[in-house]
Amino acid sequence: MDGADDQRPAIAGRVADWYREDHRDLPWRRPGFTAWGTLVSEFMLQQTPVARVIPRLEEWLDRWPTPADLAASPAGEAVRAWANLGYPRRALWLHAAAVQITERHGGDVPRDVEALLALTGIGDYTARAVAVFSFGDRHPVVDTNTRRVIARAVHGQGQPGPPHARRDLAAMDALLPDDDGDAAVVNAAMMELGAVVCVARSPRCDECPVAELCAWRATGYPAYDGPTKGVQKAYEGSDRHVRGLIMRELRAAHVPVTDAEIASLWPESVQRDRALAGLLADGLAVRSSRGGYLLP
DNA sequence: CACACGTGGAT
DNA sequence: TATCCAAGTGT
Repeated sequence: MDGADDQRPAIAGRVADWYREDHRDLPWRRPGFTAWGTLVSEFMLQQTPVARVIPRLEEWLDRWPTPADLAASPAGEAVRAWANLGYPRRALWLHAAAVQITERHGGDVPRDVEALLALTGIGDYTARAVAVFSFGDRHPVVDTNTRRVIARAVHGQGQPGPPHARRDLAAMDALLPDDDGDAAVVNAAMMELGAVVCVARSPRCDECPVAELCAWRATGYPAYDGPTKGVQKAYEGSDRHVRGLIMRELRAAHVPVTDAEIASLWPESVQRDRALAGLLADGLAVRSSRGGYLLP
């Protein structure tokens, strides 16, 4: 992967050309979409598919068009509006970030990666996604899509290994052209390629703009032999499941949910109590002064 | 660093 | 039906 046979510039160039030719028309790619809109969309897109995010995003931005608008609402309203996007703590984090933006940055989403990283719920991916896609600065943006495309096209492996921030950022950075705008396109294009062509299950290599440059394809699609991801635990009957049932009840309620109502949601008291205690500890639920439980 | 954290669609 | 997967982050 060094010297004259480095295919990375060619890969980046072709993926960028492919993206410029055509790509999905997504709300956050509209001209004039605000930095706040980008930030909200990135929070929602953390582990939730694009198709489920779009309607919620529109509602959210209609209701809270600026960070200050969200900061002025109770955190529980953010959790309620989050609806069934999943991982409701993200709604809490987004609300906290809105408060921090209002307090620290005069209500304007910061441009610096360091300042973005200091906000609750923003990590390596989201900080750089905002800096690049909203502000146009040059940073590597690494998500599950780019990790997979790099693993295949550059490293010849069917799947990316376990995430390693330092290494992953460097690998993406090595694909970026010098120009800020061109680099932003490569970031977006690598994500798009991973999302619609170089997908996890059945990659559509016949439609891939870098098929002839792909190291994985060139070596006959060798089976992945690296470290495997841990086995995903069953959702049915898990603590997550019980937490989800309780949160659904809290979102629907506009008066305190009683212990009896909570008890009706899950038969095993030990697990039920553990789930509720976890939600209280996470700040997703609070005890009402009248008894019962409410969103914060 | 491995794990916990929701939810629903696809295979 | 069971499993995989989805624009990750915090601990």
